[in-house]
Formats: sequence, C-alpha cells, structure tokens
Amino acid sequence: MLSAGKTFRHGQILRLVSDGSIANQEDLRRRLAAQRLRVTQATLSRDLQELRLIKTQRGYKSASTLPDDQSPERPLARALGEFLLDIRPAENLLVLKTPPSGAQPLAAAVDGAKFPEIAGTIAGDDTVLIITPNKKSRESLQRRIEALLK
Amino acid sequence: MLSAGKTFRHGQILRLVSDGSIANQEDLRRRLAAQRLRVTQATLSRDLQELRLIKTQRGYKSASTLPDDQSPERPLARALGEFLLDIRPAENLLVLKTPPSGAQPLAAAVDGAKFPEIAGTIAGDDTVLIITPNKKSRESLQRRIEALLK
DNA sequence: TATAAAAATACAGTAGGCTGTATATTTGAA
DNA sequence: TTCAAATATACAGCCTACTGTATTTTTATA
Repeated sequence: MLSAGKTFRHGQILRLVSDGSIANQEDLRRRLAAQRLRVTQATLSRDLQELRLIKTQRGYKSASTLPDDQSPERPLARALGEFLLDIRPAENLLVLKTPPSGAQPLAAAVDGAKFPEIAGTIAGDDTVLIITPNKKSRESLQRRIEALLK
Repeated sequence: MLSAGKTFRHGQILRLVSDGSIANQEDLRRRLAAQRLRVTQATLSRDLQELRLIKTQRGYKSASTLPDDQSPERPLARALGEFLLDIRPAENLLVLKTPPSGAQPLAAAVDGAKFPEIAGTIAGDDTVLIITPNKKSRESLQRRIEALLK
C-alpha cells in the first residue's frame, strides 16, 4: 500500500487535532470518515501513539516535549533504509551520502536518535556530516548505524 | 526487510561503478560480496535497471541523460507516501504540507514528475507551493496527485 | 551462423508493515 | 469502589517489496 495512506492519515489527524475539537478516538474516527478516511479505533490508537499525541482536558496535544522513552532507533532505521547510499568514515567524522535532497530528512532522523557519540550534524543536499569527539566514538557510532541497516 | 539493504546496496553499486572497473554483473557481485553484501546476479540485474546504469565499453554508466521513458510518477508516489501531510488547494495554487524538512525532497519529486499543469514550485521547510496557470489546471493536478495517494 | 558468456525474467518463497477483529486494560465519573 | 467509556493490544490476515532459483533471451565473438 506504499503506506501513503498512513502518512496522509497522520497529517489529517494532526490537522484535526490542532483544531482542538477532538474529544476521543471515536470522535476522531468519525471526523476522518467524514473525509473518506475510514479506519478503526484500534488504528487511531496506534496512530496517536506514533504521533506522540497525548490526551488533555482540551483534546490532544503533542507530547514531543515529554521525556523520550520510546526507542529512538526506529525512525532512524526507516530513514536509513530510505536514504542511505554510503557510509564514509574519516577520523572522527562520519559522512552519510544520500540521493539528492535526502540529507535533511536523514540528518533529522539521526538527530532524533540522540546518539551520545554525536557532537553535532550538518546536512547539505545529499551529504550528512556527523561529528564525533574522536575516532573511537566515530567507530562506535558507525557500528551502531550499520547494525540498523540489515 | 525494510529495504535498507537495497538502498544501501544501490549506493555501493554506484560507488563501485563510478570507479569504472566493473566488467560485468558477476564481477560486480564479487566486489559486493567482498564487502559482505551478498546477492545474486539476478538481483544485480534488477538493481542496474533501477539505477538506470547501462553498459559501455568501459563499464557501466548512468543513463540518466537518455530519454525519460519511465513513469515519472513512481518516485513521486514514494515521496508523497513519505512526506505528504496535507493538500490545500487555493485557486490556482496547491499547497502541500510536510513534516519539517520534508518540503525540499517532496518538491524535487514533484518537479521530477514533470506535470504539464505545473508552472512552478517553491519549497520552504515544511511547505511546498505549486503554482499552476489557473484553477482548472490546479484541480486537474490535485486529482492526479490524490490518485497517487492510495 | 554457432556458441558461450552475460543479462534479463518468470516463478515462488519470505518477510515486514499495516489494519481489522476481538479482547483486555485503563481511566474517570458517580 | 464500581461501572461504563475510552484506550490499548494480542492475534491473524492481507498485501507488497524484495530476492533467489532456474530458465530464457540477448550479446558478442569466433
């Protein structure tokens, strides 16, 4: 299904939720159904989890400011699968090559993974530069990233 | 398998091929195997097709300069699945919302699809603005894009 | 043209992602 | 606390992408 359905649904959920008038998942389900997006409550439960939306008195709200107890490597694994073309080590630096325009999303995913080895990242159009304190930490990071590939 | 293997393998194929020393698919297979990427000749045949690499006297070469007879909507469908959060029509304009940093890649994919309705696109960080000559063409374009969603 | 090497593909199996159904758990109000 | 509503999840099915095997088709060379 290419998952376009899911991503688009997520966008619609964010939009509906930001309007602030969603009382519960059944409510959300009806709103989506009204625009031809028919899914079950179970699916919405999963969606809200993936989107990190938590319920408040006034509807749902982003939980992105809350502690990050989810595994941060999941979205990174996806991004790597989608974008990574090559890994090039260079002393304390790690260069990730992507197709044109792939660097920004991949860098965001790398940042999101919050690897302790990483001092910082810089992304251009098709290149992500990851800076680590030293060669050892780069090697460690590289192993962890490569482990996410297969 | 998350296809991480495939994208990364494609990157490695591009790298090996650019070195110019690949004689044939069996040769390429051995080179990849030497770096722990073990696949069959059949898979490489498919990879080279996807990468549009054609054989020349001196190895393989990009065929991207050749006429574009492939459907341009494939990568767009992927990009939409990956990035599209919302579609907002406005007279002769179509606004595509994406997650942060999603606009550039999505815009590139839209551009790549070469829709005749499109006069131009402008992308920021999370918004792609598509300009069409008039409302009719915007409606047409919108239908075509929405058809790629499911 | 005949032949062998190279490349392409038909076919089938595998694996993972997504979703619905049905059920369990949690939450909140009385 | 108790009950009903709301939410989460175990389970299974479906679908698609990917890949290997085995074979066919193409290419190039003698």
